[in-house]
Amino acid sequence: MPELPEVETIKLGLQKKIVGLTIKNIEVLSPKTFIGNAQTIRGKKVLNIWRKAKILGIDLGSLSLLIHLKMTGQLIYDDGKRFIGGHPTPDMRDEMPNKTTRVIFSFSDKSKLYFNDQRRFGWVRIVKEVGDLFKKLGPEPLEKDFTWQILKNNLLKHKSQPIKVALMDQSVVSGVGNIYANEACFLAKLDPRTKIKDLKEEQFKRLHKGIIKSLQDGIKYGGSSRAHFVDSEGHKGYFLDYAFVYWRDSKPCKVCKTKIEKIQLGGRGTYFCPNCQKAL
DNA sequence: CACTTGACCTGTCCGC
DNA sequence: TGCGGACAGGTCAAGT
Repeated sequence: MPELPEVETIKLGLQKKIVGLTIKNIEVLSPKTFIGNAQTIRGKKVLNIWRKAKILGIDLGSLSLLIHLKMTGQLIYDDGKRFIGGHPTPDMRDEMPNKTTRVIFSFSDKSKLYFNDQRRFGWVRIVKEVGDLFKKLGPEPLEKDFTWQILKNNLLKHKSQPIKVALMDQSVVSGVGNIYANEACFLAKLDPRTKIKDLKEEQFKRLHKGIIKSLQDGIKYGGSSRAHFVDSEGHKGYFLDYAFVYWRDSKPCKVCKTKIEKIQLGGRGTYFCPNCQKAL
């Protein structure tokens, strides 16, 4: 799933729900999903939830839990209180656990956090130090020290790559995946196939703005749900209603009505408006 | 070196 | 209805 806005959405949800709770039990239903000895976090208290790139971190003091949702991961929290004072509202949590549930965290107040992952690409791991995994990650695009010059410098390490492929490289900028790379190219009015070496200063600036805007909108609308993504309450995000190009193959461009085209770039579906997004 | 393809998994959708 | 292939929010490793 999950690119930066989706992981951020989950982070914001979990911050309100599980910070301060104590982990009482961990059930690992899919051994390859969990790296480390799950029982070592029993009794630990959740101090904070954070995000770096597409990785979610749960601060347990002496240890941290890192979670990557890859393509189909979900983190759904069930406070177990829906039956108090009336009828439960139907929602995704009613079906927890389901056949994609890989890890279940139980807290001392009886609430539970479910890690679901249809394709099992995602992982949960316990680490003492957070460092190593992050060494190759580029800057956080929503931090204010992410300038267009930094973006330009990082992109220029991939001179002969198409813009869209370079944007998805996590060492260039953290957290941009297929959806938001497509959207950023649209907002920058650049053909996604354009090679980095052909970009001029003005275009690096537009790309910089496009990345930030698309990610901010992604967060604003609660993320993108094509098939799998849901937030920590099991609700879908609706950014795709506002997306200009992603998953809009052969639909009219929202700006000029030209048909959106779909091609393959770097092995991934790539969507663009051939009229709004000009090659140089 | 840079770039592409395959692998990791499971599910769905589409054409024959 | 069944079967095969393509494809899906990501990231590595291996191959060319």
